[in-house]
Amino acid sequence: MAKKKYIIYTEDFFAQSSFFVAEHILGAYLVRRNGDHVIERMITEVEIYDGLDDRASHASRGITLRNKIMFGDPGYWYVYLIYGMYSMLNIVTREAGYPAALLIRGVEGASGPGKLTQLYNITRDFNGIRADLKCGLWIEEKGIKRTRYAIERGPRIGIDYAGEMWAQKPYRLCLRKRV
DNA sequence: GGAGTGATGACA
DNA sequence: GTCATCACTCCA
Repeated sequence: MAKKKYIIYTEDFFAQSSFFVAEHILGAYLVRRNGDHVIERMITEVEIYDGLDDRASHASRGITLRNKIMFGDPGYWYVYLIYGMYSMLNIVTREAGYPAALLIRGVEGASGPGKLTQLYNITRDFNGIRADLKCGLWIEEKGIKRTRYAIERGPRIGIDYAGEMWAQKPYRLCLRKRV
């Protein structure tokens, strides 16, 4: 019996449109390997931050020391601290020079980006690191039956400051089990 | 509804 | 250098 092949997503995949990538990593697995300790859970919620025009994105005010990772190569982790307490985990999308990233907000059994990074023990040490086996944190497609799920879209969370137009855009995607 | 928490970016 | 702000979570 042939061994099932899983795909580890890398640069070429993440270089595509943020919306395409977002739809595909829903249902894929966020995998953390730290020595013998492995945690892998299905990604269930992401938000899209795409381009200089997106007023909700850190990139909207141009490149800075913090957000420069978003302007860099796709398939790298962008991790920053918010409210002095919580690390936010993002994966960079689109080609270098175009600022875009997906905020990974939830996996199975952990809702909320702050709780997710606590569960996975993800700190800013991952900022600017390539998502691959070597760093111990990556995204893997395991071939779940996507027909069992539906993607729900809604406005992003906590970005009312961005103005009505951007705050209302349906850039938050959730994976829901079909009933 | 409101506090905790500290890095970041804007401005001087 | 100062200062307001923040892609959150928990407790009331």
